[in-house]
Amino acid sequence: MTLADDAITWFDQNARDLPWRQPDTTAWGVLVSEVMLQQTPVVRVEPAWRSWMTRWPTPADLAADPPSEAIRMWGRLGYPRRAMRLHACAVAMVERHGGRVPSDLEQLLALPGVGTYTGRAVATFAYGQRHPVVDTNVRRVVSRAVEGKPDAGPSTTAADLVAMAELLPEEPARAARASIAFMELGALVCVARSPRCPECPFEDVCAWRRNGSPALEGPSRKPQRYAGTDRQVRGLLLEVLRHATGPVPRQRLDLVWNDDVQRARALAGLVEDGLVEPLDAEVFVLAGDAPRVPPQSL
DNA sequence: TACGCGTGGGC
DNA sequence: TGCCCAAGCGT
Repeated sequence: MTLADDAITWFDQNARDLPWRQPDTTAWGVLVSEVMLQQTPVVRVEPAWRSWMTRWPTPADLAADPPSEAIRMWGRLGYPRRAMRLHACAVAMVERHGGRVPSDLEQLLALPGVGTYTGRAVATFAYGQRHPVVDTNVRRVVSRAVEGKPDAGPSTTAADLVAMAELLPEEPARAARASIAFMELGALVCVARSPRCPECPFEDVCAWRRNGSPALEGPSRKPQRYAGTDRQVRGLLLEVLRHATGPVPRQRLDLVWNDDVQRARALAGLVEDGLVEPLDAEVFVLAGDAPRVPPQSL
C-alpha cells in the first residue's frame, strides 16, 4: 500500500461533507470555493459560498453585475481584493472562453486571482485531470510524513510540486482523490499545532514520528500583525463603503481612524487597488457603484 | 524572495 | 487587541 492508497482509504471514511464536493458542483462552483478558501477557514466560507452560487450560478451572471456587488457579497471573508479578482476572472472568462471555466491549466493560470494552487485545484477537482495540487496542508503532510521535517516552507516551490507528483497514482481520477485526501489530512489530523497522530493513517510510516517528532528549531515565520496596520484601516474604510447605499463623503470616512496620514494612505491604496472609486476629491463609492449617467436626451 | 493584503477563532 | 493560524495571489 502506498501513502496515496492509505490517504484515500482514510478520506473515504473521514471526509467532511462540504457543498462544493457534491458531484453536481460546476467548475464555476469549484473555482469560487477555491478562491474563497484562500486564507479563509472552511466554516466561514460555507455560507458565503452558498449565497454566492445562488446569486451568481454562472460566470456570466457575475460578470453582468458591477464589482461593487461582488465586494458586498464577499462580506467579511477578508482580503476583498479576492472578490475584485473573482469578478475580473468572470469577465475574462466571458470574453475569452464563452463564459465557461477553461479546463486547460495554462488558460486557468492566465485568469485573475488564479495562481499555482487554484489553477491546479480547478483542473484537478473540477475536470479530473492529473496534476499535483499543493497547498499549505499538503506541504505540511509531505514534509512530515516523507521528509521527516516538523513543517514545510512558507510557500509552494517547484520541488514541492515534484515531490507530490511522485506520490500520485497514475489514474487521473484516483490522483485527484489522493490530492484532496492529503489536503483533508492536513486540515483535520496533521494540523500545524498539536497534530492528532493516533488518528493518522500514516502513523506507522511517518518519517517525522520515526525521528521522534522534533520541534521546529528557529522562529518559524514572521508574526503577522494586524492592529494598527494599514490593513486594519482599509478594512474599516471598506466596511463603511460596503454598507453605504449611495456615495460616501470623505467626512464619513474620517470617522473610522484618527491618524490622517495613515487613513489617507489606506484610502489611496484602496483606490489604487481598484476597490474604491473617487467620484471627486471628496466623495467615494465602491468600484462600479458610480451613479449611471443616463444618455443625453434631447 | 519577501512583502502586503482582512478577518476571526483557538489557546 | 497577545500569538498563531487559516485550501494564496500579485508584485
